[in-house]
Amino acid sequence: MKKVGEPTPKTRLLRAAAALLAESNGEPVSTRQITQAAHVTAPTLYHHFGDKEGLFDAVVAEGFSEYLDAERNLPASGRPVEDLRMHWDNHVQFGLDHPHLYLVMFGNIRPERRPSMVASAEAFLEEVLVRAATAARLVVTPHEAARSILAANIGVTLMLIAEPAAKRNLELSAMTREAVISAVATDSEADPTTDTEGTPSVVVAAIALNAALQSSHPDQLSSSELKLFLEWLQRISSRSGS
Amino acid sequence: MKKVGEPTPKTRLLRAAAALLAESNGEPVSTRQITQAAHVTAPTLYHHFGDKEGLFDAVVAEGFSEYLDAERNLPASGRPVEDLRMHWDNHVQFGLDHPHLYLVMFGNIRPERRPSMVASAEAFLEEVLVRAATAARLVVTPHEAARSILAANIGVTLMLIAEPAAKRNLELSAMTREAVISAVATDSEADPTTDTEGTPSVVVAAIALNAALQSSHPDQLSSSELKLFLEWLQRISSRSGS
DNA sequence: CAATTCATATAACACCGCTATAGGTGCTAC
DNA sequence: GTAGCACCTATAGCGGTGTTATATGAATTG
Repeated sequence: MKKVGEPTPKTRLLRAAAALLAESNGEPVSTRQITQAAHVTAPTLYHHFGDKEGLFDAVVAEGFSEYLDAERNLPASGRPVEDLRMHWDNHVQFGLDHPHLYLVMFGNIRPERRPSMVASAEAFLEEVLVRAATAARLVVTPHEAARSILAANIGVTLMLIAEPAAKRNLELSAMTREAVISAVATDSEADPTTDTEGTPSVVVAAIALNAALQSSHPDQLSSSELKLFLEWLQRISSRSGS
Repeated sequence: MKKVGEPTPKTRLLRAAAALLAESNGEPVSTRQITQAAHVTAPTLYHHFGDKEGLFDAVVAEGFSEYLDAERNLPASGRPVEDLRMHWDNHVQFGLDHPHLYLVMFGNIRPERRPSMVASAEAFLEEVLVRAATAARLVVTPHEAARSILAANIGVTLMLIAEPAAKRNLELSAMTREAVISAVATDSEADPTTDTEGTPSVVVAAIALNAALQSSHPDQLSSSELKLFLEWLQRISSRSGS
C-alpha cells in the first residue's frame, strides 16, 4: 500500500514533530498535526512514545544530543578560559538557531520534572571548568562556577531569543560572558590593559570619563574645545559599533 | 441569589486564577476550573478579559505591579551600587515567592508577543543604573548594563526555581550578582575622588584614560587628533591650578 | 414607563490528548 | 501450508479544553 522507501513511522513522527515545532511560532503543536504530517494515526504515536510529552522529550533529547556533540567536538585549545568563552558562545548560538527547541529545553522548566539535559549541560560545563581548575585559573569550585555561568548563559540566551532578530545585540552576550567568567577564573594569560577581546580598559576609562563629564564640566577647556573633546571621547567609547 | 458582600466577578476571576496558578504545580489551569472557583460561567470570563491569555496577562500584570511597587518602595540608600544589590536580591526573592507566576512572566516568553513587564523591569533597572552612572560608578551605558544584569538575574532565578527548595543555594545568586555588578560598576566604598557635593571624579577618570592610552592607542582618532586629545586630557588631569 | 446598555447564563462547536478495541503484518514452529 | 504469536497500525470514540452565538436578566437613562 505504501512505499517502503520512506523511513519508519517512528522517525517520521520525530521529524514531523521537530519540523512543526520549529515552524509553528511558539504556539502549541497538536498531536493531530503531527500524526497527519507523518501520515500516521494517533495510536502509533502513543505506541512509540507513550505520551505527547514523551514525543517532545525525544525531540528535545535529539536536539540536545546534537548540541552536546557539537560542544564536545569543539577544539579544546590549551587555554581553559578561552574554551569557556567558546562554549558560552556556542550555547547562545544554539539557542538562536533553535529558539523554540531551546525554549522547551530551558524556558518551560517545571520544578519537579526538571529536564535531565539541563543537568547534562551543567555537568559538561563543569568538566570544562575542572580543566580550568587544574590549570589553577579557577577561583571557586567548578560546581559553583558551572552553575553560575550556566545560569547567566541561559538568561542571556532567553533574553536574546525574546527580542526580534533584527534588534539582537550580541554585545549583551559578550559583556555578560566576560563578567561571569572573570569573576570565576583569573584570566592571567594577558595583561588586562592590553587587548582582551572583551572591553579594553581604554574604552572603560573613556566611558567613565564621559559619565563624569556629564555632571561636572571642567573649566580648563573652552566650550568649543570641550565640544570636540566630547566628540572624540564618544568615538573612543563606541569601539563596539563597527 | 448571591450575597452581594462578595467582590465583583471580575476580581473574583482574577483571584481565582491567581490562586489556582499558584497552587497547581505548573500544570496548565483550565478556564473551567477558574470559572467554577469564581462561581461564574464561561462567558463572563471572556466578557471581561476576552481571552484566557488576557486573564493570565491581567494576573501577571497585577503580580508584576506588586513586584514593581515593592521595588520602588525599597529605600534608596546613598550608594547606588548597594541599591543594585538590593534590587537583584529582591528580584530573586520575588521569583522564589511566586515561582509559577514568575515562570509565566519570564520563562514562557514568546518572541513576537513579548510581555511588556519585562520591558518595564528593564526600564526600572535602567533608572537605578542611571543614578549609578551619574555617581560615576558606571563603566558602560545604563541601557547595556540593565540588560546584562537583568538577563543574569532572570537566569539565576529560573535556575533556583527549577531545583527543589531544600537544595536551593543562594550562594549562586550572590556570586553571579557580584560578578555582573562588578563588571558594570566600580564599587569604590570610600570614594575619595568625589567632592562632597557629588562632582564625580573627572580628574581621576581622566588620569585613568590617560594611562590606558599609553599602552593602547585607539584607531578612531588620527595621530594629530590624538595629540591634541592627550594635551587636553593632560590639562583636565591637572586641575589643581584653578 | 420604555429603551438601551451592560453583565451574566445556557447550550453548543470544534478541537484537544488519549485509548479500548480490533485488524493487519511478518515471523517462527510444526 | 498453516497455526500461533508478537508487533505495529487503524477505526472510532471518550472526556476535557478554549471559545462563542444566542438569550436573559439587571441597571441606567430618556
